[in-house]
Amino acid sequence: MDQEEIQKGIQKALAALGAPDVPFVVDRPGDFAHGDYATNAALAAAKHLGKNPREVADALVGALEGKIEGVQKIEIAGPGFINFRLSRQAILKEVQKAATDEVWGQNNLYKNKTVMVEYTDPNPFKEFHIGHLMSNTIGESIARLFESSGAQVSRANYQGDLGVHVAKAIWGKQQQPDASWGEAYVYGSNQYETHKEEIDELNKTIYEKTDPAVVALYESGRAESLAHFEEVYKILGTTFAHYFFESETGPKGLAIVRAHPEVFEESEGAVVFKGENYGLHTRVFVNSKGLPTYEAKELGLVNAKKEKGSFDLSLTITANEISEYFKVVRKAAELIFPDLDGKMLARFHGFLKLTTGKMSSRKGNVITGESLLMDLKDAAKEKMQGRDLQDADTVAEQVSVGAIKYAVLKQGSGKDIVFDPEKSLSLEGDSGPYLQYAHTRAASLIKKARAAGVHDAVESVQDIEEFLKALTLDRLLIHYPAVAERAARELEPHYVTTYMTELAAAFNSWYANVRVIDGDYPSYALLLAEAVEQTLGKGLKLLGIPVPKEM
RNA sequence: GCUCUCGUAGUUUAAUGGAUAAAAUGCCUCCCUCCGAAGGAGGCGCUGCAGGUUCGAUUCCUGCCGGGAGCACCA
Repeated sequence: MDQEEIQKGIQKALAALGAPDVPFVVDRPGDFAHGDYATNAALAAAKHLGKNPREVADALVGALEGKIEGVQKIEIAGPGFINFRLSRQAILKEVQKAATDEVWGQNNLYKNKTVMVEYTDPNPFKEFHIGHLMSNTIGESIARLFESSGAQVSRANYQGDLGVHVAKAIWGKQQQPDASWGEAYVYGSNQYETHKEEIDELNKTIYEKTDPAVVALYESGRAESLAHFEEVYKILGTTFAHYFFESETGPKGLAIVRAHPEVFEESEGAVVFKGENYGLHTRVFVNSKGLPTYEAKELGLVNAKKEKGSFDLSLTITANEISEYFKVVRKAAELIFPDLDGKMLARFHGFLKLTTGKMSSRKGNVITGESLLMDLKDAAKEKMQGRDLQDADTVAEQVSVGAIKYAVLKQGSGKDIVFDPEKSLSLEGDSGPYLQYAHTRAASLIKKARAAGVHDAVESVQDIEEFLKALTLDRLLIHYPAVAERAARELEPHYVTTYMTELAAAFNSWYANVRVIDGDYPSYALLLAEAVEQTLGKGLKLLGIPVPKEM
């Protein structure tokens, strides 16, 4: 790859100048008018060398001129940026890779690493809510980024199948046998204040399994709930390898806490971890009733994960509000399992807020993840009226999933998201469907071009230069692998989203300006269309956004 | 009160300490005898405030102002 060549070349040249360890970057300039790659190396090294940046830049250019394959021109600009322009042949080579190479965009960042990614984490007996949708979207994309970077990934889902919420749902079901589990939970939850003792008692009964009727209700509700989640995962495109449950992690966590008195201490009848010793807060791991809290259960979870096989990295995708607790749990876990030191990572996401009240759920006023998806799907169908599609239902579903995933993945993680369902379905500009549309369009174009007899032999390089005078689609295209690698390194899918939107826009613009089938350079145009189709397709997969065959 | 986090066009979001702060949406103009108009072309409009570090700050540091989350037996 040209970028690596440039990187290495600069490294060598800097070392020769006496600044071997200065950090610098090679990336694409804001404007392709400057070139295909740019570096701040001269600026970064200037101070260290006690020279002015232009001098250093001159020296670097002198050392690099003509030495890097594929680089046609090197220029100094502004305060001391060095811009590299690739030759037309070099770009053509990359575009051909984009069009045909199976591993285009993949890298070896996590080669031979084993990674477990835990995400989604809904609770049986409760609704699959919007937070779960966010966790799933981010987690799935990160899992795919890892895979695309050579890691062995196992997807894990941790679900709370015990606790007061379960008692609320079962109590609700007892009162209203005809209600769905989601409704039963809402009912029980609303009545909790007035029937607290009753429901707490039921909770104990559930734990101790003393009442066969309750056990039967519990088992059927749990199974129904989990089966239902599977349908949602299928729509979202996730397949989990491991399912963990609080019913297992609770007892295990309790045992772990009991077995490590050197880590924990008694306080006010509870067992706590004094986080202050590590700049953190004190957290309760076992409450005064002797029951494990979230924190102890997490220890049980860590242990359960270890039992599935060793890993180099364990990543948890969860909400912002958990972040402080997670730090405490991680510290405690590292004290108990020294081999885990540095291997536990977390990514936190914010809330998803809806801008409009119009998308109210069909049941009550709770907007669940599912109802949001269903409403989006209906809206997508509405938009597709009058189209002649083979499988409109599937397409509507793919579009709805694309719309919501895009909204989650278009920004850096950790921030709250304001989601406007109507805008996301307007299918204009910045949206999942915009990417899907561009991909579908490229695929359609390729099919028609091939049917019309456009062949693969690319026209001469000089002709292409003329043809492309003002178009930069190919220059943008070749940066995809670098974008995917950065996203994987930082575990930030939004770099891919941003790039994809840019690429789709560049393609649409190109498409409006150029004739492929009966144009002057049909073969190169076809190659470009194929490269775009491949790249958009691979990028959508990285994001976990479905790729419709038609729309 | 303490800790964490975030303040960028009217709105939703980008921008590894770098070049003229970038898109989308919105509003105003245009473009289908033409491979998909869910599209394209053009115009209008932005870094909360005050200092500091730096050749250079949306980015790093300090203070202030303003959102959000958390701060012992829920998860």
